[in-house]
This record gives sequence, structure tokens and C-alpha cells, in this order.
Amino acid sequence: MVALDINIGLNAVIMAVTEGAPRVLTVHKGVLSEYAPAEDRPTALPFGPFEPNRHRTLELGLREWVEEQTGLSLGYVEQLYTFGDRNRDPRERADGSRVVSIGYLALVRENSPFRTKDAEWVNCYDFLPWEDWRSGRPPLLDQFIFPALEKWIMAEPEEQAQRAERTSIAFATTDSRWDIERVLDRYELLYEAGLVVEAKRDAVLKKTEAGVGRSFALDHRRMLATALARVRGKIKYRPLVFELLAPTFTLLKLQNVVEALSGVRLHKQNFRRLVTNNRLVEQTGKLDTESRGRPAALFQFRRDAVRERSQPGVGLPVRQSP
Amino acid sequence: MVALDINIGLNAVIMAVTEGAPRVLTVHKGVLSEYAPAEDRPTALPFGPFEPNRHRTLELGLREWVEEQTGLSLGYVEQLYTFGDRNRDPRERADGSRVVSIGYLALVRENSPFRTKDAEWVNCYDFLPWEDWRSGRPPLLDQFIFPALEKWIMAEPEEQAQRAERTSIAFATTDSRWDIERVLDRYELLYEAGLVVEAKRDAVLKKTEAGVGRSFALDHRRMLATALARVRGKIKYRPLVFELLAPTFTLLKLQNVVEALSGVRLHKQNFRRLVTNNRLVEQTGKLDTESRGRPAALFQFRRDAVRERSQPGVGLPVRQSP
DNA sequence: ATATATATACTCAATTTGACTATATTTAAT
DNA sequence: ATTAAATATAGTCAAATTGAGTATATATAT
Repeated sequence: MVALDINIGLNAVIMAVTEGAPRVLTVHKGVLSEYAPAEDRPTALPFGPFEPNRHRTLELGLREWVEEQTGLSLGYVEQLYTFGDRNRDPRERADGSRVVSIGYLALVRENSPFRTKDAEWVNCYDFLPWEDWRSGRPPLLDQFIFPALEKWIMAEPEEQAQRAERTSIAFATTDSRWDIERVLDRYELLYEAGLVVEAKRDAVLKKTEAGVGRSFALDHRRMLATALARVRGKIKYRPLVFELLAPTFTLLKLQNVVEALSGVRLHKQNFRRLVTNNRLVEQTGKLDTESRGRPAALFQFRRDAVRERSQPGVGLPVRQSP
Repeated sequence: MVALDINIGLNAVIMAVTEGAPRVLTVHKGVLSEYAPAEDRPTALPFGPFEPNRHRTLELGLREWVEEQTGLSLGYVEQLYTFGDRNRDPRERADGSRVVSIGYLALVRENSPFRTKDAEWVNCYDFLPWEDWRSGRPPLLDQFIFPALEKWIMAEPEEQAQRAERTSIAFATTDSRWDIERVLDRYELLYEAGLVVEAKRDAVLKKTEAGVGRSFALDHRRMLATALARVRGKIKYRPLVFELLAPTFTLLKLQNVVEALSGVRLHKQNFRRLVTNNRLVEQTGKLDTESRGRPAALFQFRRDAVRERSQPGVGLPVRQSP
């Protein structure tokens, strides 16, 4: 057994919500600086190699890299997924070396200060435009995605049934409704169908065609999709949003952040009832002066909510008595 | 920047439910064969190094190792978490080399045939006895765990508040109820408090004391806790259980599997209503003859359920009209 | 003064959940 | 053959939650 070269990369999907949109922090140098001329360098996630001698833990390694590259000191961080497929990275040579990347999700408050340098906040929906339903069903779906997926389904007679089923589940083409959590399913389907430029080797797109959505370096768009799926899934039952908000906020502000991330509009009165009845927030007694109409009360997150939130078997009919 | 030696390990938490208990497949050789005499070798998870030249993807590498070591051909597999802290593994030398382990969860049907050799199914609750509440509150909690945690909380005046809060959340010591999903929180707390033998270097336990629950090699018990937490969290909203059951089953059998994994007893009539009303299962028309009392109808999983299951914003009050 | 924007309170039917009761079919024991 | 025990399955009913509104209050802009 020959010990071959393995490199571990640490990638951060750093998210914030500003001006009504979920944003991801991107850099333009980093990973590929040696492999592409400056003007060709695609947008990338902050990245750094894991160095065993410097980094006691993977997460600390990530924090160091991010701090070094962007000047940003991360608060909430969670591990997303480890990507290790062959041919993910051009730095892999014919010698069989491999780059395994560990993706992390980090949430920061809007306006978190950082040394800009090469870093830039980009709207997540630039990369995944079909995920934003806040202004109604994205026209892109019917104008481009569905016809193209239909063609892809039909292209392979033996795979038709399976492709049709997967499409139906991911994009809710038939009966079921749009599931905001299936972000990764949808991206992977578009990738397999060759409709995003990252999959260009499959040559479904012509050389001049851009594919759907803005592209990311390597498989960074897949990581973003993984991150968004995680956030959307978790936002409902863990108080994640508060990592993204200032210490005090109005209920509308809170709602807008949830809407930005989930990509759907929420019912205002019922949303308010949800967060107040569940005692996730409490009044500060102060009012917001910035607003247009009637001033809104300023709330803050109830720290005890973390403890109380726990609902034993949510969804499972637990039996109490013996 | 010196390229140091990094090794990637692939670990599988393979679970099945047999005879009313969740079981994990363990091996007695493997990881540590070179480092410990045979009789000292602790129970371990199936493990194999990731070999870039042999394995096109991480998951395929895992499947190969498991097949090779246990003869088991895995069906459902999902990635759990990547563990990379320093000093997790004795194979790390002073040279700064590091073993990073990627944990996977696999679910197999009971009685999945495998070449036994060194592999053995062990009740998960042997390792995590405080997680099984099916026969009521485990006496272990009040007899050993809580007094010991109390001592640990008091031991460090500066950390008291934080330790008390974490204990209260993880073990539901105060108001809140037992949250079946906080498996990892609880294990990590016991680890930090030095109450499991894996944490022996912290020397809270005397040399002769065994700590609470059966121990696992390295950090494999942490991986098991991660796996159980994942299963418990997912079982409610994704049809995972069906990976563990024969193609047809009675509703009681289904309930028992869910109970074994969740560690709590469920309300029979309401459970039945839950799965039938949500149309997760359908009748096969056949009856079970094995039963003691009235024969039960045999059901099967409704494949369409995957598609229909999707509930757009479960928990979020989505607004329909513009 | 009036229109417009926003916040907040309240209503009400439909659905879901939790905790039961009642009844039906079996096998095992007397 | 009769009865007890075990299990399956149907049905009830109040409480809680949710979905979709209406109504009212308090600001600013014109």
C-alpha cells in the first residue's frame, strides 16, 4: 500500500443577510491563483489548506484562514460536508493525488466589518436564481430550466423514468408543492443535466452558452447549495436567524431575514404569532424610529429559548404513561 | 509551507434493528491491530484508509472497505461528519502527521447476511445506556450520571454557570423534557466531565473505574452518538425506517423499529394514525401469521410517499397569495 | 386633512394532536 | 367449549395549532 498525496482543503460558506438578500462572501484569488490568469479567475469561496502542524482542529484551521484572507472573525460555524470525488480539482495530477475539501457554514451579522481586499459579498441567488420565489415563481423555470430538463429526460430512453421522477421530486413539477429544502437536489439535477457551466465537460451547453445562474470555481456552487439547504432546514427548529441579526430588531426585520433565506414570502400576522407565542423573542421596551409607518417595537432573542425549544419527539406521538 | 503527512480514514456506523434493539456492527481488529495486543483490542467500527488511486469517491471507498472487512454490501449510506482534532488517534506521531476520519452512517435490514469473521452486532445502548428510555427513565441517570455531573459542575467555580446550563439543556435536568435528538450533546458533556473511559487522560475516573457505558476504540463512540442523533432527527420527516425493515411489515413492527431507534415508547393508536393518514404505507392485502393475538395486516412502504412527503415550509407560515 | 405605510390585535374555521374508549380476532389456558 | 390474554383496529372528543383573514392603531408624506 503506497501512501499517496492527500491534501485537505477547508472551504467556508460565509453567509449574511443584507439589503433583503442572503449574501455569500467570495474571493477572487486563492485556490486557483496559480492556474488561471487574473482576469479569468472565477469567483471562489475563501479557502485554505489544512495544516496539521498549525491547526489543532479542522474548525480552528478554517477560522484562521478566513481571518487571514478576509479579516473576518467568525462567530457561528458548523461543518457542512466533505467533498472527495475524483476530478473535483485541477490540482489533482495524473499521479493520483487528491484534494479532499471540507465545507463549513458560517453565519455573520450584516455589516460585519472585514478588510475588503479581494473579498466581496454576492447575492446567493445570483448563483441559484431558481431558488428565490419571493416575487413569485421565477420565470427562468418555465423559460429555460423545464424545457431543458425535459430534453434531458427524453435523451436517454433507459433512464427516462428515473430522470422524470427525480425532476418531479426536486422541482415539484407535478402534484407536490415547491420544497424550499431541496436546494441540493435541484442543483445536482441541473449539474447532471449539464445546464450549469461547471458541468461543461458533458458538453450539453454550447461553448458560448452561459448555463443557468452565475458560476463558481470548482465545486463551490455545490457547497453553496449544501449550505443553503442546511440553513433552510435548520431555520425552522433552531434559532439560527439570530446569528444574522443585530442584538435588537423588529419583527419585520426578523421576518425579512427568514424570507431572504427561505426564498418565500411569509404571512406576517401568523409569523408574528409563531415567534411570540413560542417565546423565541422578548420586548426590549424600545421602539424603532427608522420605520416608515407606525414605529415597531424592538425585540431581542430570548436566550432561554434554546433550552425550552427542545420538543422531545416533535412529530412522534410519544406515550407518556407506562 | 511543508506538506505534512495526512491520512484519511473512513469509518462506518452500520446500523440495523434486531430483536427490539438498534445494533451497530463492530469489529475487533482493524484500526489498532498494530498498536495493541489481541486481547486488549477494543471494539471498533469498521475502518479503512481512503486510497486516492483506488477510490473514485469517498463513499465508494467506504463501501469497498466494508465489503472487504465484513462481506456486507451496503445499501443506504450517508456521510455523517469529519473528525480531525489533534490526538484523536495514536497513529499520530510527534512529527505532526494527522489522521482525519470521515464517518458514515449506513442502514441495513435486519438479518443482512455477512461473513462474520471478526464482525459482531452490538446493541447501541450498551455504549449509550442513558439513551434508552423505553422501560422508563434509566436508573443510571440518577444513580451515577447526575451526581457525577453535579460534582463536575461545582469543580470549576468560573465555569459553573456555563456547565450547569449545558447540563440542563442536554439532560433536561430542570424544566424542559428529554430531547431524544441531543445524543451528541450528552455524550460530549460526559466526555468533558471525564465520565467515559475514553476521556481517561482527564483522570476523573480512578484507574479501576470503568466509566459509564461500554467503551469504543478511539473516538468511535462519538461517531456512534453522531449517527444515533442523525437517525433520530431524520426518522420523523424522511422515510428512513424502511431501509431497516423487510419489504412488508406490520404496523407494530414498524412502530417497534422507530421505538428502538428513538429510545422512547410511542402511542400505538396515534402512531398508526400518523403513518396511515400521511399515506406513508399501504396495505398489501396479506396478513401476518406469526403474531400472538389477532393477526395484523401486512403493509409496505409507498414509494410515492417520498415525492409527496415534501411539505414546503414545515413550521413556516408561508403566504400563498401575493 | 388625507392618503399611505406599517404595526399589532383579534376572529374563526379547518386541521392536527393527545389521550382515551370501544370493539374485533386471534391464540393459550382451564 | 369457554374464558382469559394478547393483539389489531376503529372511533371519539377536547385542546392546541394553523391558515387565512378582518379590524384597528400610529406613524410619515403630501
